[in-house]
Amino acid sequence: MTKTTTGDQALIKRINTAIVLEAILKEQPLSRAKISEITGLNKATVSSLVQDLIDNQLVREIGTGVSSGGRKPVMLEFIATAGYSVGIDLGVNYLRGVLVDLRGTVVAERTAPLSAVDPDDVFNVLRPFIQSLVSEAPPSPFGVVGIGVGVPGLVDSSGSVLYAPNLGWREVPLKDALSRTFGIPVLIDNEANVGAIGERTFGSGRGVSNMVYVSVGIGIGTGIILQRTLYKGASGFSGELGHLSVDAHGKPCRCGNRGCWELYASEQALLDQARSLGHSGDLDELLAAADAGDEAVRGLLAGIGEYLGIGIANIVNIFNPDAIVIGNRMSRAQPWIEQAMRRTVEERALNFHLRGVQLLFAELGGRSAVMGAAEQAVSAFFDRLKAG
Amino acid sequence: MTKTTTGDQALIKRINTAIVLEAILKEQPLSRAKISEITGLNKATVSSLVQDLIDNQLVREIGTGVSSGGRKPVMLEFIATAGYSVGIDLGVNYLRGVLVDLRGTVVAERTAPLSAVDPDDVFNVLRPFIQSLVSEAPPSPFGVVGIGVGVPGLVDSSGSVLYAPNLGWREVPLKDALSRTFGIPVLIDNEANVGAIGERTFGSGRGVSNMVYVSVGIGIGTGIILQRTLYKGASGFSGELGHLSVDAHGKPCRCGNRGCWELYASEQALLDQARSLGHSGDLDELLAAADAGDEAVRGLLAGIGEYLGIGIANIVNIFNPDAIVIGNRMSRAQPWIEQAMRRTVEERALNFHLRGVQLLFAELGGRSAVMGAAEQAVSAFFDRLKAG
DNA sequence: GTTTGTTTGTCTATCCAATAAACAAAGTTG
DNA sequence: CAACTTTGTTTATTGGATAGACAAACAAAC
Repeated sequence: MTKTTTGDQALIKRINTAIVLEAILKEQPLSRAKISEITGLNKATVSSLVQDLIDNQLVREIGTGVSSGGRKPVMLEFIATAGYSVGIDLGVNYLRGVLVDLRGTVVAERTAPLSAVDPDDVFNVLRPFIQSLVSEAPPSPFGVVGIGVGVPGLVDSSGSVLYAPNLGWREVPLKDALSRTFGIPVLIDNEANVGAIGERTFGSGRGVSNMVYVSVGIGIGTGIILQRTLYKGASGFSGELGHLSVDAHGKPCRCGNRGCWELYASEQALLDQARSLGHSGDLDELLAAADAGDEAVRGLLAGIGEYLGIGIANIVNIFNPDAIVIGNRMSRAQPWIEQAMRRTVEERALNFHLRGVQLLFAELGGRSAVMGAAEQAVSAFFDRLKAG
Repeated sequence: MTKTTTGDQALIKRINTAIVLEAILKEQPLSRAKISEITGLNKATVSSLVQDLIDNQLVREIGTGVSSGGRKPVMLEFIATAGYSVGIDLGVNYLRGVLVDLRGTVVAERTAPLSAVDPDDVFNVLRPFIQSLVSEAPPSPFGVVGIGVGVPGLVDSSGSVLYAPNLGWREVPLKDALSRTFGIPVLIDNEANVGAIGERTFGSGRGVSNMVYVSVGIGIGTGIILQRTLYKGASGFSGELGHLSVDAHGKPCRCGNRGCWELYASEQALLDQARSLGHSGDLDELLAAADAGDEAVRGLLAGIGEYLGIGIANIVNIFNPDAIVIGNRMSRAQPWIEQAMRRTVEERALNFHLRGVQLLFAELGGRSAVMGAAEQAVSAFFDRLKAG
């Protein structure tokens, strides 16, 4: 049951402080007078709230701006380096991590191979990996405000990895383990969910309200952002669109269903088809072959594009989103899959919905997830500020 | 661009008034002291807000309650008859209308056949139909506060019917026409959307947060309620799950796609299959035949149930909802389709998602849409109260 | 009947955030 | 320099929530 927040003056102040801070984040550098103008808040109110933000080391004055016929304005900016956040992408065979400031500027970045899969072994690699990023954070008022982690599996609301087939994990209390070690807030979420956040905040989905991020790797995962918020279903895990059936009588899937989308449009599907053609290489080798003019491989990739389009047409009809972003490894095949994909979506999706939707590829490349994970930790920090 | 609402004391009062009113609606009859206790608001605050509600004729005192060892409480109740609302279900060949009070109690109800399909002809039937319901409203402080209409087609945010294939309508400004005539707020929405609202407010989905209402009639429409709110996509129309493809290489659909769910699981699908078996009757006749022991018809119905299950399994995987409610005409076939439907969903949906979901049939029968339409008008009235 | 303690709902004084208006400071323009 | 603009602070006021005091009304125990 959600506790109903009653209204009092503290609530007002939190609301208005958030409005002021958001204005500074979005339009900086800007003056108090300008904030008053764009937010509709009284000048005196803005002055008072800005003073609080300055006292809290979140905002600073950076000198005067140019006059427009009167007294020069005192320009304000958000102190992005007031705190830092760590983002981790825990892959099946790699680790990727970033240290970012509160605006998402990357301060440090690391990658490492990951051969272990046993949870304890992974912890023993992960802990020093995170520690090294934390120790790179410059001195700052708030320090490292949180750690966000994206994992390839189902995560419950307590931050436990319920099920991660490609790691062989079940019920691994990752959040507990990390927050005990580091003593700062830890946020765990599915790789596709944090990827969606990453692309929406820093990548091709910037500013969009309703977006579906399709993470095409070995399988297909999806992160669904509705009304600017990550959608999670009743039990806290949604977005299993990889197991949307696109062929009711198709191949059986290990999930129990038949004809799941990811059986036809994932990297695994591509590799399986390639193997039956005699290619035994990985995705990179296939892309190289396509670049070199191998028509058979190009045909396979176009086929993947078509099946991606089939599922995406369904997503368009279901959610009528502003944008769909294709990410993860398969986005590297963009030149070979995009045309078939677009054509298929245009053929199959409803016209009314098609009109408003953008079909995009991830801008952040392999960094969608890691940036989104870091952003999750930052936004949890801001939420704490507002609540406290 | 959404205008950011800044916080001031009027906002506090609106928030708290809404909290108090909601407490009364949910727990009535109850005393001021009890309201203070369950909302966390100060007794004095509650007294003041209740007085405003009494002055506004929304709440009244109904005498004293039983003492629990001290002064007897003065019990309060919501004045459900402070206003009324009209709900209309505009079907392909029928009109159904209700007049309800602010709590949704039906005061008057009408149905009428509808042979016309030309918009102007429909208006000429619809206007006196609504007028007769409006004139049944008893005298009340607020009178008839609004008219809600559900239509079998796509509706845009301005209340125009963009496209209603079974009526042959395109770009019909229904809301404009009705609000000009009656001079009160009119809300138009898709039949499945208002049906979803109806079942969530008064029917089998009462109190649920995430629910998908599947309206199975000639076609399949869906109303998606997420976080207690009707989800509309970027362009304002979502929920076209009838055109979710469940067979990528299946029958071509008039929407341009292939293998759309409604080609296999709708009333139309059933009738088509029945015709190829030599049955020429409508749904009622088929149900009668099934009741009478016709094994062939029972087999057809079970087949529809299975295909419903295939689509519902997809919906479960997509949204991970608390409940799925099957409504509209086909819900009458519940005895013949339910078993196959449940079995298919259990076979195909992901276990993690299956655990929390309820599979339900509409409680309101043919009144889901009309009650939801009326409720939309009521809740718009409450929104106006809060805003003003 | 009397006493005691409880419950209800109002009243009063106080607090606090936002606001309008006045104002001082710092600028531009002619 | 005079007149006007713009910025940002100060001051007095408004309005809603709150704690605590309070009176009225009541049950239960004696």
